[in-house]
Amino acid sequence: MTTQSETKDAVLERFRVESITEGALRAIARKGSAATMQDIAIESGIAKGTLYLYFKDRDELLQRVREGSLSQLIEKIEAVFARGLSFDETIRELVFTKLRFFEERRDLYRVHFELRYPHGPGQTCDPRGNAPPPQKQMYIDRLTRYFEEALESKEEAPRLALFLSEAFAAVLVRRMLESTPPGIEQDAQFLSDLLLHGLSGRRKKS
Amino acid sequence: MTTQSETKDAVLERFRVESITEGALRAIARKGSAATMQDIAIESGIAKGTLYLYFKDRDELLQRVREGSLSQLIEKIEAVFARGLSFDETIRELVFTKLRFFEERRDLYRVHFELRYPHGPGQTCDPRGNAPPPQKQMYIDRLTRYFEEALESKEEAPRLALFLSEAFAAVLVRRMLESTPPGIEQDAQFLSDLLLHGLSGRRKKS
DNA sequence: TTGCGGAATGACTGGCAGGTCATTAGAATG
DNA sequence: CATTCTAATGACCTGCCAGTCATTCCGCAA
Repeated sequence: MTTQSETKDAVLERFRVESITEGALRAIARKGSAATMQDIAIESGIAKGTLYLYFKDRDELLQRVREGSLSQLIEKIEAVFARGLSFDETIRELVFTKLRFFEERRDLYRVHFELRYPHGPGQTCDPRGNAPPPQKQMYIDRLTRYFEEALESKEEAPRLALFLSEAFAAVLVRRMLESTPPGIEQDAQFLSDLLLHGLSGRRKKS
Repeated sequence: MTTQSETKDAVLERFRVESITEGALRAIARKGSAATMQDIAIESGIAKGTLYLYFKDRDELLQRVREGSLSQLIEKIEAVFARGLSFDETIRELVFTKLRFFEERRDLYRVHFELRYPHGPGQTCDPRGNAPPPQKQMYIDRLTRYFEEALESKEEAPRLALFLSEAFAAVLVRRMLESTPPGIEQDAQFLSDLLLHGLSGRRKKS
């Protein structure tokens, strides 16, 4: 029957796509953005050519991986916003959530970091008038919107969002490098305090 | 005479090395870390093969460019520390200095950004026991030392330094992307306030 | 002017990785 | 069981780029 087999095909297709992106995730977690199509194929347990049955090219595949990994984070972030906490509490929860998320899924962190500037880190200041990278934009946008609502100055919101997100990435990098990082509670506390109250409070009394 | 000619050779050599690194700077400013040896050669006005008379390989050349571009910034940063200002003033001056530096030398910014994680962004969480990337370490180290002296908790200093530096990078990226960024004074003010006093102060009074 | 020695050159090589496509395997159908 | 049809395969093609080296060029000394 046509409709049935179409459904089955769709399911199979989705399964394939999913197992490929998972393979890619593993490959990237292992080799970074230098992971080749061959690497991804091996990690997915299929042949290289097969990749091209499901993805137009390497870019499309990586784009997909990026979106997939980010969407999981965005879901959790959204849940924090939905709780309707106070501003300070929201920030604290955001920090804690993000930290915990990447603690549980280090592989995703690597992806997050690696694919931050997908066109090769170079194309950030785009000489040709290309569109800005669509990746991760969603996440930053969400933060931006929140800040626009919560803070005085709308103009500063995008900067703040970026600031928050990148500063955060920095600390995550740090954690990844440390053999025995502090507990996430400690780091979360530290970061939240820093974000909310700044350096001044941490100065020596002297 | 031997000593004289040695000196002359040394001068010539230094001149060559310098003009190559300048060429490389231009090439990277234009094409990012994807700049090829050919690009660099052309931009330096010499042949590709000649590059290898002065540098062992591409890595060594890029390493050199990195060091060179950073050392200029570090000099200015050091000057700020040397002024013996109060903590808050120091932070403000650091921010302003760095912002102004990259405003004047956008090409250097591109290099700074591109070469942040030289081994390919991937090698950050180093699976084999390699040494941590030597690049830029100096700059972060300098900040770390300052924080160790100025703040309560020594353990937090490295995180703070990274935090500061990366958050900063984020805002720089933002500036690069904007067609009409705010004046550096505004951005500097904004960033300094944020760093010193945190988000709390910027919240709507509501 | 001639000849020498080292610096500069750029055609060439090797290897690598993205992408293609003729071939194959194996599931579905009759 | 034979046939067909399509998903999967991986050998192959292509272009790219780091790095090499036989050749050329040039300044200088005799």
